[in-house]
Amino acid sequence: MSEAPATMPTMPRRRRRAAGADPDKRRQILDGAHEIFIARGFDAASMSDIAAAANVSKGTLYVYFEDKEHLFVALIEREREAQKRGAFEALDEDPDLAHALTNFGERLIRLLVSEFAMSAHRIVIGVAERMPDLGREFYENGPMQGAQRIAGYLDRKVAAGQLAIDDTALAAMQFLDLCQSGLLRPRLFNAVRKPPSDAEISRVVAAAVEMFLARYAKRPAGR
Amino acid sequence: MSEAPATMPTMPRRRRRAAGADPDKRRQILDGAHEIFIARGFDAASMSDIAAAANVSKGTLYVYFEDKEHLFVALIEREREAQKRGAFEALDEDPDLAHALTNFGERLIRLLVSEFAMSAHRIVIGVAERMPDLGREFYENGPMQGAQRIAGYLDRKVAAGQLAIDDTALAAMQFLDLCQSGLLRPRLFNAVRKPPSDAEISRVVAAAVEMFLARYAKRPAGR
Amino acid sequence: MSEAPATMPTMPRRRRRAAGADPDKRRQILDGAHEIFIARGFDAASMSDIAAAANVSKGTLYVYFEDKEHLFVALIEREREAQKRGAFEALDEDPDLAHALTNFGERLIRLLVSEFAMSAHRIVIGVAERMPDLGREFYENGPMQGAQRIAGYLDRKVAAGQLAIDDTALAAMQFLDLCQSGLLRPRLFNAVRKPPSDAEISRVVAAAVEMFLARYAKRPAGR
Amino acid sequence: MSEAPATMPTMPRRRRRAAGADPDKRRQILDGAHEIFIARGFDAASMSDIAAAANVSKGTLYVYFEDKEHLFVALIEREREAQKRGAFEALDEDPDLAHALTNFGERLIRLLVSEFAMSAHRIVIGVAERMPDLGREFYENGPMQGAQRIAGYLDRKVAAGQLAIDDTALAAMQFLDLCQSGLLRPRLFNAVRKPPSDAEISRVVAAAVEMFLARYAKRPAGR
DNA sequence: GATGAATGAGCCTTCATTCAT
DNA sequence: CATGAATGAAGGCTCATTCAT
Repeated sequence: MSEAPATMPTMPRRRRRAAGADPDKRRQILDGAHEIFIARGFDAASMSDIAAAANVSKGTLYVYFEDKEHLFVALIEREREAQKRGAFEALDEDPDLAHALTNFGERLIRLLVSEFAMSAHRIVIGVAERMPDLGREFYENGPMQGAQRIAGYLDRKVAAGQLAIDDTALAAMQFLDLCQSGLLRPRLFNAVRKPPSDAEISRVVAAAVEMFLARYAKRPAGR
Repeated sequence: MSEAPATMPTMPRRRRRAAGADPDKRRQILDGAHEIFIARGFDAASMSDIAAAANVSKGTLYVYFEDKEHLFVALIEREREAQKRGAFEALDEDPDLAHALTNFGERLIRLLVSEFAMSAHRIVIGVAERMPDLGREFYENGPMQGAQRIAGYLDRKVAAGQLAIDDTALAAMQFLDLCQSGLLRPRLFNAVRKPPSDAEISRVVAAAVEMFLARYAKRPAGR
Repeated sequence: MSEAPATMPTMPRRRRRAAGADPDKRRQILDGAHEIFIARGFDAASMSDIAAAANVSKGTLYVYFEDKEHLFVALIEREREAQKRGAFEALDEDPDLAHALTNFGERLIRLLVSEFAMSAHRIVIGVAERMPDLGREFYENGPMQGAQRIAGYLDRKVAAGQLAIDDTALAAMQFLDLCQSGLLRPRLFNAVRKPPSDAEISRVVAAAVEMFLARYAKRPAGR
Repeated sequence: MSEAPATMPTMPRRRRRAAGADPDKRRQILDGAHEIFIARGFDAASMSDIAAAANVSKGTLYVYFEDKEHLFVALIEREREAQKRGAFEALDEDPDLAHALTNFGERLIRLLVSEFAMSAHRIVIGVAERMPDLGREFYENGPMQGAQRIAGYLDRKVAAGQLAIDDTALAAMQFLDLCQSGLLRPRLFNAVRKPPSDAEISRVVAAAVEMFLARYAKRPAGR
């Protein structure tokens, strides 16, 4: 609109805006893709279905995304970013170690077992054989990055003399795995209809923290 | 229409063999299906490929299995049974608790991270959305049953006074999750090219046993 | 049926016959392709149309031919072979040089200006930009080979002292071009509705022979 | 419909400009079309590519040209005119017949075998089945007109007593065909990578002139 | 029962054309 | 008039499934 000031010569600027750059429509398409991919998985989702769900013509899909795979990757990326924002915030605030770990663990697990996160996991894992790059990217920017963040936190606590851990990277992984013990896997296989209740999550995370501290908490010197 | 001609009784007296009941051919088909499904995943595997790999005509596939999905389910079932046989044997032999857990953990993880087991996991998880029954069946007869077996073992050790565990079901899950900490997930996402080495597995399982016992080993009374 | 004699062991021979090897059906498909390609050209011909014209399902097309291009090439090859058979037979029989050249020229041109040959030419030329291999193959096995054959004939006549030609390859080309002068090009551009009449062809070929001999006939010594 | 609103007379008094009448923009579009059509052929050229090559929006294309076909026809017409201007100029200047014919022949063939002329030929021939009008128009305004011009020249030479030709129309065609003997066809089928060298052209044209005169040159009376 | 040629629905993708801005 | 995002029909191709032999 106002991108063509009076002084602009006749030479047409090519593209006022990049093709397929309307962010609203892009979001609209991703929403439709979300709905269909989540409901059906990658292969069983058809571009026609997605176009219909997004209320967009099939052609428009290809204006915004190169092909089905790119659309799917874009969707995964959007959702991952959205999730990451919600997990690692108040990790260091709480001075009480047990409290901090519990808090963080509960938040993380609640995120992970959500209907959507589980679906995304399932799909990415399902296509990981054919699209190893997507799988790796997902792993590295998701679980691995999470573990690294916790490892950093543990490092600080070790330095502060609150924990005694040789291998904080391993310890971080252990903590994550303990927090989801018995919760994530049945969801991954779609063996339970609903996400675990907050109470269940609390119980498992509490047990995780207890075990974690039983192993790594610095015992008072004099014993 | 002509399924019961005059000369042929409803129940043939001497059925040469039930439809699709030649066990050798059935095995042959499953072998071909194994090869192709593992290499390509569920959707990308074509019935033609499977027929070729099994050295069988496409029509024969449909004599032995109702459709692609049933063939896949049958394959998963067969493979799961084969695997289960190899894992839970020497669980109780060893009188030394740490030794027994270590032994079992290492064996189990080696099984799970194998190229084949990972592929099977990926596929089942990938189709779990569309085929929830398969996912549940796989989970219940695989991981869940494994955990139950460990829980039973733990129960016996609790009864024997060697361990102090309230919730052995949870403890069993925790043990399993600790044993694979940092090993299984990257494989699941195909983020690492090769299975972990035996040394890596040993290290992680050792850490798992240590943490497990730090939490649940019965401390000498007077303490 | 009788291909499995009593002594044949259980090991199934893979494929009694190669896939897509029924020659009748192959011919049937090529006939349909002929009709559609000739009527519409390469790009405007759709595989659906061809399938319909051949009275075959779309899938069957792909059992017999790898893709649209291969189908087209196969068609061109079939037609070229059919044509070649009809052209170069009685080239050397006639002892009278002018008679032989006239005979051959008329036969060849009649073949070339036929509705079908023209269509094939147009299509191959039309796709030559994108499919240079096809164009080259067509040229080398068609016009070029024809010219070579004539060149060989001329060589023999030169050796026999009937003609005086330095460059028989060029002379052969000249003869061919003279024979079709004003006949082929308008057909190629579809600028005339119907093939030239036999009378027209005779007239042009006669003029071609006359000019050809005016240039290359050995004049009696003493002249 | 609303093409003549009340306030607007049928013939607008001061039409700013007729629809699609900016000759610069028209030229700009044709230049883009030239580039793309020549590089890809008619069907494989997309209107998007043309719009991009012309630095014009796709919509503008349709302001200046009714549809893809009309655009293509307009392009062909423009190019033909450009070419014609370069060929038939110095046909009558040279008093020496052989020299004049050679000169003209070489110029014409050099024009015809150029990369661009060949592409145009291929495309027009390729679509001639679907667009017979275009093919005819191209033929009549190109080769046919060229032949007519030569025929006129020959007529004059016959009148001048330099040549003895019954059918100058046929003779003109013969001359043209001889000039390109072995040069044009392989190019048309894209069977040779590059245009023939000037030396090759000279050789063929020289042979053409020689043969032409051997047939039609008036022999000195007394002979 | 075994075969594999045939089917045809359906998939992803392209592109000429339109139309709101 | 210019723009280019949007459309949707159509294209080439695949593959689970059927059925005559």
